[in-house]
Amino acid sequence: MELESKFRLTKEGEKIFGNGPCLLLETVRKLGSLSKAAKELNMSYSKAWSMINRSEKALGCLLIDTQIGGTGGGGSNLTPVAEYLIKAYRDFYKEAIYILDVLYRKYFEGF
Amino acid sequence: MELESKFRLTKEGEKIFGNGPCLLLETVRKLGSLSKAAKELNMSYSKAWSMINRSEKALGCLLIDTQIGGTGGGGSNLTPVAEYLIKAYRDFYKEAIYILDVLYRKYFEGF
DNA sequence: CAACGTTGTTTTTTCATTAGGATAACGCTC
DNA sequence: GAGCGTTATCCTAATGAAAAAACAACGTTG
Repeated sequence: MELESKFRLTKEGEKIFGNGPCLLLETVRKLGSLSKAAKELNMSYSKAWSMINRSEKALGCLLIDTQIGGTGGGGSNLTPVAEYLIKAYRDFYKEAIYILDVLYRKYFEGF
Repeated sequence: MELESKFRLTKEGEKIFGNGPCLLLETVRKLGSLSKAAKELNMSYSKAWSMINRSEKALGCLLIDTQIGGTGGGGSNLTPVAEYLIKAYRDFYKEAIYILDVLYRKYFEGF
């Protein structure tokens, strides 16, 4: 038996940030492009775009800095806010997973 | 900004137990009937039944002890396994929520 | 100035999960 | 044996998410 845990930051019920957007942003940082990141993660561009867009709307500030046209057609890079959020979420996540595993063993060891 | 957390016990990907089944079982214990519990929670009987059934299948043992027919048409009562699971889950949940709130403030206080 | 690959956006279609409705079986009570 | 309320089960409908398609706008490159 295993424990599955999910976390999500919200603002008045609106989704702001979670595992999906975090992974997507990290891939954007690696590839410098939202469309390439979507391909890498096997999701449609429109889904990737709407994930970022929704987070930005709920958050009230930009997560990616985009360029349309130009060399290579354009691209996307992370804003400082996005970098901050990713780091905070990853640190939080790592610690949370560790503690929850301890709790899980404490309460469900026998099962 | 708030943190939303969800937990679920699984076995090889199959859902075993979580917030929904736990609340449903607690309501069954209170009312002595699965159909009454479903009404109290505003869900259809078939949904309530399938929730329990799926958990039992994944778990490999019974969670409710049912009687069909007889006085009042029958009814359902919790098995010792169900009682054990409910208590373990509630204790786990309470402690997990507390710790996660501490972590949340630690990492996202500024936001 | 044409080509290219990207972003931005809308619309349509597909798909999976969930919710609900209908019905049979059951056993006690009257 | 009829009536009742429950459990058990199946089948259909509704909801919502995901995917896909389509197209305009953009700016550098050659």
